[in-house]
Amino acid sequence: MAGEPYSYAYPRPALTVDCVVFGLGEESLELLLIERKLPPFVGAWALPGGFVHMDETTEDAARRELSEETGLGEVFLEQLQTFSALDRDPRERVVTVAYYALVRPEAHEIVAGTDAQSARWFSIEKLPDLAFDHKEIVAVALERLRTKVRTHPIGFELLPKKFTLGALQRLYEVVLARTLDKRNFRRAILKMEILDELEEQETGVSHRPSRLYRFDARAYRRLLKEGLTFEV
Amino acid sequence: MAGEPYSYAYPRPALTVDCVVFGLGEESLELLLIERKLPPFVGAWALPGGFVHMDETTEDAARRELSEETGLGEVFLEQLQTFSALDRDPRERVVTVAYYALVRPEAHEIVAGTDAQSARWFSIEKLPDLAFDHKEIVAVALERLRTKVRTHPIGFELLPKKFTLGALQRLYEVVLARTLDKRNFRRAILKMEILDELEEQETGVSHRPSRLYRFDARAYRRLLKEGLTFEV
DNA sequence: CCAAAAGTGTTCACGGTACACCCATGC
DNA sequence: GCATGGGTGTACCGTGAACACTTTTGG
Repeated sequence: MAGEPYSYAYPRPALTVDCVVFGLGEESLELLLIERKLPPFVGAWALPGGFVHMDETTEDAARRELSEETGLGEVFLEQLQTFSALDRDPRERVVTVAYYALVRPEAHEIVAGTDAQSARWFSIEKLPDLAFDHKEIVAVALERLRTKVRTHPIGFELLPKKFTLGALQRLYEVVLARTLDKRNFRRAILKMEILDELEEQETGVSHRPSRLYRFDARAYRRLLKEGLTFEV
Repeated sequence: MAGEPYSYAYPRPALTVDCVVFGLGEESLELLLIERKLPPFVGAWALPGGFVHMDETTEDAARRELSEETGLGEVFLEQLQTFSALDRDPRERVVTVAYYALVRPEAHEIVAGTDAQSARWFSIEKLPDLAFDHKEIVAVALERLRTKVRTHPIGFELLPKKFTLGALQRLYEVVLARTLDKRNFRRAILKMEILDELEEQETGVSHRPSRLYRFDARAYRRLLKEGLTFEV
């Protein structure tokens, strides 16, 4: 008991958070993983995560762990689901609240933190074996992303603030894993009137430069109240 | 410390589950609440729930608490969300995993259990003040039910096994809080071919008796694979 | 015979889908 | 001048929405 000063009348599971961090690669959706430095599963790839402190919500904990282990700051973060299988951690009973995050390319500068030997992006199609039940958590997160991205304007969180319609379309094609018709896609997106059409173009591309757009969250919220349903 | 034999190196939040139990009343959606017998909030209405044991998942805990506090057995149960605000329980740090359940009228015989003075149904429109942050949990559950019921065939869980199309339509009207066109509704539902048309009719009604139907889960799963999307 | 819900088809407008060519830039 | 993605309009079909009357039972 010495050195274990926190006592309770009944046993308590440990409570952790884990983050499924999605980014957008050249040709595929990517996932941010860390290489574990501490037992169990030393050296294995895993989701960034860790214990929930007493003075923070689970969302606070998720953001803190993300920052500590990968250097990521402000990102889109949403609660996914809680996983509580009895044997999901070999040491003891651990319940984890999983979150998923969407990261803009600008924030791709990843820094491995204290609890991680390294941190890097993996294509969603070529993931290594994962520690704990993290493979299952990733599967749930991916399904959630695919359904959510079709009906809520969260895909923009994976793009730079200014983007081309081509980039937006590729985003949806990558996430939904199917091709979309260019003309129909552009018409549908523009009809919603939730994009700011900027007076800027791409530069440095070896083809006709594309106009840049920006997601107009204010317009989206206004249209939401009028019954707009975002649908891709 | 005596009598508090479970010690850990770091403090741990207590972990509970809470259940938002929906039923279908005559004219409205109903919610099952219990009257608390134990502090805090003695005498207040609250969601059924309680502490998660070390040898059960959170879903197990939710089913156990539902059975212990209200007498409910086999019901549709799905994880909703985890709530972890620091002050959500006045005693100490408690994180709760919320579930929502859909209950058939046949199972409406409610029995108040050991931790509850009483248990009864309330119309969703006339809820009493609720203990803890349960009002917020109910709001999230209601929103989830409304979105989920439109795209997944879970509404049947609120009806008897055999039901009329009129009852099914009233269910959707009550849950979605809007009226639906009878002909369009019937056509849309029947076109999916996920209902067994029985050779039975209602009896004892003072109007033309309606044919009875039964949800065909097998047909639904088959059609799911072929790309059917359930939509009301 | 009256009240109450069951049951049944058609029309119209709109939205989704399919589809092909020219344009601007870098190399 | 060639390769690359940007940008644009139309025709068709299927689906969602609106809408009214007859039928069957109990009281």
